[in-house]
Amino acid sequence: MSMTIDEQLALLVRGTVDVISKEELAAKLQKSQESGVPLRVKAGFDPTAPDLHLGHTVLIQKLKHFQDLGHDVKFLIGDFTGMIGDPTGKSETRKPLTVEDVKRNAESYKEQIFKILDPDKTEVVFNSTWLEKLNSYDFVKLASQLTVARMLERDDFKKRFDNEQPISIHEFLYPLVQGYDSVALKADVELGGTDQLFNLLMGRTLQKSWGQKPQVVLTMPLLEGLDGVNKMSKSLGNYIGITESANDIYGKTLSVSDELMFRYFELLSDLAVDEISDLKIGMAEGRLHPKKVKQQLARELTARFYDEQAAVKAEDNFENVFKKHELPDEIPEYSCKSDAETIWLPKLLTEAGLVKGTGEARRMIKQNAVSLAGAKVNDEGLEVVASGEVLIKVGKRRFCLVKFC
RNA sequence: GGAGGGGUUCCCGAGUGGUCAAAGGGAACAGACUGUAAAUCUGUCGGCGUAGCCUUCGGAGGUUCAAAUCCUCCCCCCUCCA
Repeated sequence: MSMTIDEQLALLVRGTVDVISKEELAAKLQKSQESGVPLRVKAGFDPTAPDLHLGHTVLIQKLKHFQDLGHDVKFLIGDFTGMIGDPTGKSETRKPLTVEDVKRNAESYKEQIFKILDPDKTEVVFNSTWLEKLNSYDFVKLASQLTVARMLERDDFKKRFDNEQPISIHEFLYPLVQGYDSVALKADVELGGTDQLFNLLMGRTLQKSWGQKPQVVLTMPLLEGLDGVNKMSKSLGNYIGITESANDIYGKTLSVSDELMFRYFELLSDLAVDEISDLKIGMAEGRLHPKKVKQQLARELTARFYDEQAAVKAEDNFENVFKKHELPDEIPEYSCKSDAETIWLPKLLTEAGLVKGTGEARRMIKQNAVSLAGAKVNDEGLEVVASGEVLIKVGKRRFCLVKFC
């Protein structure tokens, strides 16, 4: 397939927030085409979280676009940078990862990203490879490239500084080191979330200091999490993981708010821009029911990581459980070994992992949230006969089939 | 190095000797209503077979019948000056 430079550019720029700069990108594409040397496209990832979620896929899809045009992806795992710690200020002390941890996480990354990326055009690299070789002199040299004032330009540093929150000196190293990664990789292009803009630009600054041509920087929007407020992240628990079950991907998508739904359409869907606005208009005019529209999104996303069939099945399951109040197609089981004839219900709920403790169990019962074999329970002192099996439901979505033995 | 401010339960934040498991808000969870949307209303929201007891207010000691609150030492954060 041969596309003109302009067509390539249009594909690559679609959905981005910042492109620094478009002219440079065009020039690099041109040069690559003429020389036949693919561009080196870098994106960095944290070594800790092997659970990729939809938020990550926004970026990974863009990497895919580059691959489709014949370029090489350097999938960088920040095993060294990860030890410096998260500079967002939210993080507490992070447990240092062992070499084995990093390896395991890297394997897990591969499994997941190759659902989207082409393994032949992807090189997984670790920044400890070159960063561990730097000595104290190198680090001082690195640090001398920037002033504190410039560091404080970074939004989250500035905010924390203004709010009297701590900033450790070592956090200043994070952008420097990330920028140095670009030097080491001789990156032509780097992708990141909008929150990474500062760090990405640092790459340009440092590359110039090292006599390289500065990389082109592309930022992708951050995807909001299920709460619609914070960015999607594993630690906030507001994410849809790409390895989650079809039922979960479907169900979680359907639980997002209407407003957020269109954000997801824009950032995640393959639909053309005008198709999306048609949906929006249809909904505003009352022709389309919001739930129907959301179902379409949920099916598309589910099918992306499974297939069409699985998506339809997930939809059926969802309707059964939440609309018709029937049982899900898969119910976790718990085998209860009991010598006694009966077992106190709150105890059982705790053992089966449905609640955190008997206190919560009693509360749930009081709040009318617990049912045994379809019948609501309102006696918190209830003793369950320990024989056969019984289906327990707590709240709307916690199910467990308890088998006594 | 000097001066001052601060560290409270998941988060923010009240609380300066007993009435404090600690106000209020947010988050979360449950119920009602729904489209497992939003909004709204109600309830719960440290642990415990619930009865009082246990563990919690940066850490360690101490004073007291009684400490988140008072004293001592220590740790950490912030601001200003040098």
